Amino acid sequence: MDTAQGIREAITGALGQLGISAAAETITLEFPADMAHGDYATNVALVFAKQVGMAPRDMATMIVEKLGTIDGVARIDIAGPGFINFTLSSQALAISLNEALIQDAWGASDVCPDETVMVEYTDPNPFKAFHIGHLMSNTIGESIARLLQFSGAKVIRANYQGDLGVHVACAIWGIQKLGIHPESADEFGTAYAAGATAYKEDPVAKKEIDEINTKLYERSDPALNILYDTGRTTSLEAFERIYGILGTHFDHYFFESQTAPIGKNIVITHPDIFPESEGARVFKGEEHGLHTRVFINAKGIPTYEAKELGLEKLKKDLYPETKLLIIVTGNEVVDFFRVVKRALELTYPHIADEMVHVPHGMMKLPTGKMSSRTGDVITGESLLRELAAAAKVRVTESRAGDTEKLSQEVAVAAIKYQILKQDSSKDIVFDRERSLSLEGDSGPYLQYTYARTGAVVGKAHMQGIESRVDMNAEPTEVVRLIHRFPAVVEQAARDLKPHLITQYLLSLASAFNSWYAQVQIIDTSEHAPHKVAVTAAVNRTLKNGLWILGIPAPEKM
RNA sequence: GCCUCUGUAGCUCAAUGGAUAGAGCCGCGGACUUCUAAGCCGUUGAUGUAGGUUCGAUUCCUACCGGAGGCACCA
Repeated sequence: MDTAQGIREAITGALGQLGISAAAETITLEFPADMAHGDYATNVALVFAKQVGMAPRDMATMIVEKLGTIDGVARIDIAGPGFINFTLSSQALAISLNEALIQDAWGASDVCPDETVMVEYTDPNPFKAFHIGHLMSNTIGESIARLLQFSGAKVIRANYQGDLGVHVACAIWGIQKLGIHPESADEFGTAYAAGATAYKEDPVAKKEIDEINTKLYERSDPALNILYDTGRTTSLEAFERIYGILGTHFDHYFFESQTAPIGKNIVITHPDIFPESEGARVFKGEEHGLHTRVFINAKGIPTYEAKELGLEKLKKDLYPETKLLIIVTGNEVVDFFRVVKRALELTYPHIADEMVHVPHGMMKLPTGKMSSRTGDVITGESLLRELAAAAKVRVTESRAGDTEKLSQEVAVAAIKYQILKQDSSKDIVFDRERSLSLEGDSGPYLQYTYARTGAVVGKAHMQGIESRVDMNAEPTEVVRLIHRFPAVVEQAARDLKPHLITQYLLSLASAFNSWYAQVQIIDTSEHAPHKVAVTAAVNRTLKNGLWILGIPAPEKM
């Protein structure tokens, strides 16, 4: 039934006849970048030629002779140094096309059927700015969550927020000194920057901030508690507004105030693993090829390290059914996670086994790295606002009903696409001008194509032309690309790489737009129903693909 | 100093060890009395340097040069 599987098995058989044993799974079958090379290509002849002592092309010829006919394959060619290229039959491609037409969940894979996975991402800190770095974590994390969900997993979305620690004390100190109202989250960033600078440069301020920190841990100062509680709520509400715009909602919120005592307890109850050193409790990473880190400082306060241990323990206590605990964060913290994971392996190995850290690159400004300590940040809200304003200029001229809503959807698409178009492990140089661009290789381009396909299909149906796949129609590039979608989704889910989806959608949209410019879809010919079917299949594929990326798909633009 | 990541076109990014290294932006040129012009077509232009492994290297290894991040009481 599955053509790719059929090809694999046929190749295994052919190799067997030549005295070479290879499992079907180990045979690589890839989509050639150039469609002139067919729908699938394999390099088995190149790989095994040496083993048999033959020239690769001769080897390929022999394999092809043994292959015989394969269900769904119209043509087999040998090309280049010895590639074997498979061109699918019109019928095989039409079957995919039809699936795209009738299946709501077209493209869904079963990489992780019914498994429960927790994805932790975004992780902003109350009392600090929600900046474009958090936007990046949120965008990548949400997309990974959806990728797994679309692959059959039950996903628990988690957000871990640092509501306790020196950074909070810095912000509180700043709020007090600057006389900021705890009800206005807008100024928390400024307060934090002031506090953080003072903490570093002014010994008196440092002492005051450390005292605030201790009091907050102990909750021993009622006036401070009120300020803290109000500010915390204000901060969290501000975050929630952004999540609403971004289309994320979390199933569980973890806080450092919860994980601190748990983590501290883990450290204290394992004195052999976390020995005392210079008044602090540390983990000697050198013994494991890593570096030493402090888990409880000399004042008895658990650090981020201990809290992280507590967090993972808490996750597993609350959700024992998980198979995977994915954590999406910036890559500045990779070494930290290596140490913590090792420490967890020694204390709770079954939890450590599930822990997967997915680091992503940093969002940098053309001027360099952002720093919330100096206040040199672009906040998520201001960026979204600017983008929406830029989008609105276009939107008002268009057919959209709710221009406010559409402007925002276009803004979200623009920023998310910029983040998801590249391998997430790399840094992104954030260019304001570029992200404001709504053309070309961009989120709005995909949205526009989606809206366009919807409009054409709608118009066709209105004129009484139904979508109907013609099994014998000559396959176009668009149809060949549609066939690839499920495999692309599967690959992206396995590798946790959303950008594979982005790249694919761009090529699909581009192929469609190109086709659209050449062909009249709605006409009076007998081919019209098939062309409408192709358009509808593109529509469905873009819809599902955009959903995975967490990019809204407006019906009209 | 040690560790990790990274270097592809003027810019921002692609390319499970494979075929002629792909897009978009910018620039220049073009088509259209047509279903959404946020669109389409054409065009210039690139693998940091030096070795090695391989039938084949942007990809793997070594060295060097450049960039980013991390390395004890921050997160």
